[in-house]
Amino acid sequence: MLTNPKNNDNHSFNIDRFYKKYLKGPKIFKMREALEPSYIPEELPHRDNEIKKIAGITACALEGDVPPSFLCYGMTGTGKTATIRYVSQKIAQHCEKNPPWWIYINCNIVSTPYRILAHIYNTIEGKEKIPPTGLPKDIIFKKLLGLLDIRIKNTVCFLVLDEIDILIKKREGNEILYDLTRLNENLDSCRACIIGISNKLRFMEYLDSRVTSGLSGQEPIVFHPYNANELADILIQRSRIAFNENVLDQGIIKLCAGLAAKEHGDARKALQLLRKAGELAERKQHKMISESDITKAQKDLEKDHIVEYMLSMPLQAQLTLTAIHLLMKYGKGHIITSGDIYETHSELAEKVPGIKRLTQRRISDYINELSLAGIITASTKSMGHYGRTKLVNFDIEKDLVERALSQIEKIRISGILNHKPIVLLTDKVKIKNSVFRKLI
DNA sequence: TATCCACAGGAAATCAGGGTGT
DNA sequence: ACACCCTGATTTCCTGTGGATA
Repeated sequence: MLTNPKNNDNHSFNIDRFYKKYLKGPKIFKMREALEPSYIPEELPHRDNEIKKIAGITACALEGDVPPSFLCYGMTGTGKTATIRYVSQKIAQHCEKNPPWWIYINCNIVSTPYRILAHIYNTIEGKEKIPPTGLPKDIIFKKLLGLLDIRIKNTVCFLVLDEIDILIKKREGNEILYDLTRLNENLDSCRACIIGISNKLRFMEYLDSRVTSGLSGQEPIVFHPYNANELADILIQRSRIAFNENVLDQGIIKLCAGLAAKEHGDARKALQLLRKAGELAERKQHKMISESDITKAQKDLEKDHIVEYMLSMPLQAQLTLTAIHLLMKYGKGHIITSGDIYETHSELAEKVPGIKRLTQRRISDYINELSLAGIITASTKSMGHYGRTKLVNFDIEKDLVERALSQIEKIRISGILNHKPIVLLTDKVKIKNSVFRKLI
């Protein structure tokens, strides 16, 4: 973009002065990282029971014996991953020779059997020896067995599968878990222990019986949500590390903890809230975090999260969302069905270069995804003789959707944000709508 | 009470785009 | 150059379904 020389006059934003002022201004943070989810503190408050259980199961690794595989359940932000990492640090401290290996796999990111095997291999090897695609799976399995036998002698290799439920949902998920549970049978000296972490309590139902026997010999460890008092303790502990003295009082911590407790006791959210509030205060050059910073932070976080999600969706999903948005914008009081969304998406696809029309089946999946993300609500309803369909509505502010969509270059440039869906003009839809309104 | 609409949603196949070793 | 592999997105094919209506 070209800069206008006139902008360099005295009225423009002076970045040098801003930075100087910023450096001189009050400092809120001492160590921002302490509020990050990846930070593992010296002590984990209110997780003694879980630590005790995991320590009990894994203790034999200190002597080189292989602990049984086990599972950890709990909602997001209940400290599952943090507890595992905490225990792993402690084991390492108490193991003088041959400390166990810990390999963390987030099944949300490393989501295919091939990539899981490749990830384990590359982590142990310390470099990208296995390419991201191309080789047959069984070759990698054999390579991995060889590597485990050579590199990890007489010790234990912990494979921590975070968000394991995502893996199970896929058809090949059970297969790779079965392969992993059988690693030991094929290994001469190294032994692997699988730790599955899940926030879906019912995912065991989808497990193959061959896998269940290998994974659930141990009682699963259940992480209960934190209550407001427990969250407050966590926040006090972290804020002592993260913030300078006298930047926040007890009331702020209580407010933060209370807000997060409402969200099923999510500690991650509570910490995020505190961090965001700190950033807002620092930006305003305030000496302390105020209540209004917390409320603003909460609103911002929700919006940030949703907008970020919308911007990161594949273009076809964004187009599906645009279709819903336009139906809402131009069809005042119109009842939106999956059929309308499909029609409108097809109209839009014609207008955006490089975009193909999709089938109803695919659009139906996108609607489900948007609903799962909390952007829309979609409820299946039977209209009797008028068939069965999904009724769709927005779950978030409409302005937010328009703002996010207008940030997407392809959508903005093609000008579809002002396109009036043709489907709204058809008689069929008008009749359908009047009938539907009576039925609802 | 059988029919029939307009889809829902599972399973498998296909396709394009990336890669491999020989 | 070739056969072969993996992945993610999508299509194809399919069976299922709630309830107003004829």
